[in-house]
Amino acid sequence: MSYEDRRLEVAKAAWRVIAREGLDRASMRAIAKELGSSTGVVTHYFRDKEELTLFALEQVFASVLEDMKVCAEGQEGIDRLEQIIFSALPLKASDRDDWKVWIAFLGYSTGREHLSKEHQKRYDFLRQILCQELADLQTAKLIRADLDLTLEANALIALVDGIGTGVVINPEQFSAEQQEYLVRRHINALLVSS
Amino acid sequence: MSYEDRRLEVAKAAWRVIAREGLDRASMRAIAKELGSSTGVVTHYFRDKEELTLFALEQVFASVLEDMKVCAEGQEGIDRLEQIIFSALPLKASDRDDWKVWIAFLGYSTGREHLSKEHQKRYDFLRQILCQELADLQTAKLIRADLDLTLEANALIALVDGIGTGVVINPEQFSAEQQEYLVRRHINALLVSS
DNA sequence: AATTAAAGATAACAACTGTTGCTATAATGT
DNA sequence: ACATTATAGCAACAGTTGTTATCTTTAATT
Repeated sequence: MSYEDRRLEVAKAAWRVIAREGLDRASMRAIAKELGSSTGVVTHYFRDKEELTLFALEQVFASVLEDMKVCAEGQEGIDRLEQIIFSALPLKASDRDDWKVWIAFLGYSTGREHLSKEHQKRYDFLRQILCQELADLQTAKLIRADLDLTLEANALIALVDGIGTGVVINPEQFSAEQQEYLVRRHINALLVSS
Repeated sequence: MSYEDRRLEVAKAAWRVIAREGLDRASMRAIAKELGSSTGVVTHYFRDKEELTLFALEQVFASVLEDMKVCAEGQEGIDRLEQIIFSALPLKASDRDDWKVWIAFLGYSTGREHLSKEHQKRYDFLRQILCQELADLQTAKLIRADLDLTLEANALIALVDGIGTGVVINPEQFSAEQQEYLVRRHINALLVSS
């Protein structure tokens, strides 16, 4: 097993502990125990705890982006936007752990300037993607021309975030069908009146 | 100063530390320092840290409910629902601290069963309020009769949560006008087609 | 004024934290 | 075969944590 693969295994162990017990309880020793090794392994692959946890978060983000890419491929028009949004939602039970980790870091950004900046960068990136998608739809005259695309991108992110937090708090709050219904209805309000 | 007032002062100090430095950095000593006293005062008014922090969170929730009550008074119809939702949004800069505290606790609910249950109870309460409001609007034939009110209440909560988290991450993401616009547009989709 | 209780301060406790340095072992290249 | 390096284990470190007990000070009540 390569260095990068082993590094990923350590990060996955950290991810599991964070998702199961919370970020504050994800100590080096707890992560090492989850990995089935000593803390020596953890410190060997990561300079310090921050590097490890941020890397674990980065994996979550990268995973979402990858899912978006796959879901968008081959799709066009409104369907494409829908699929992109769907890929970020906690439709399956297995998606909830990613959301737990994500929200755990959101809470930790308070009073931590660099972590807050990291979050802003990620949201900026998502906004950029959505703005591009919306611009394409606008060019194709599928959504209204008078829309503020930045605002609409932020609104879509907020919708996803709201559903995500809701599901983390109460997994049965939104079924997969309900999540998709709400997103479709939101997007429908952007369509050109025909 | 009465016992309860002093107790509230301790809780407010805790609230300030949590909003400024995050929940994990809100140690007993940090809270006592913020209060300008020793940790003896803190332990004198609260059995342990959990009782203190949960009380501080309860104050935030109670404050939101009070604001809702005030904003709803005298209002009727769609305006009333709008005002209720508006009162929970971070329209003013001062509202952001409440949201920081709220989100900090959301992150901490992972792996803590009792804290998770507390959150669920609060969201249940909010949903109940919104369901009642929606039911009244349905009776008045102002919103569509075929709506799933529980789903719509959850959707409104998700919308507010999404905007709240967005503002916590980036305060300039949504202006007050944009927040109100998004809520109005969301509610507009519920109206009876006239 | 004496007594009693509340309010607050201080220090010590054990548990836990991230980090670091020192080992030993396995793998790899020379 | 030897040396070098990566991998892993282990223990000790200094600091911080929540909690508790003990002490002093202040206030109130009799």
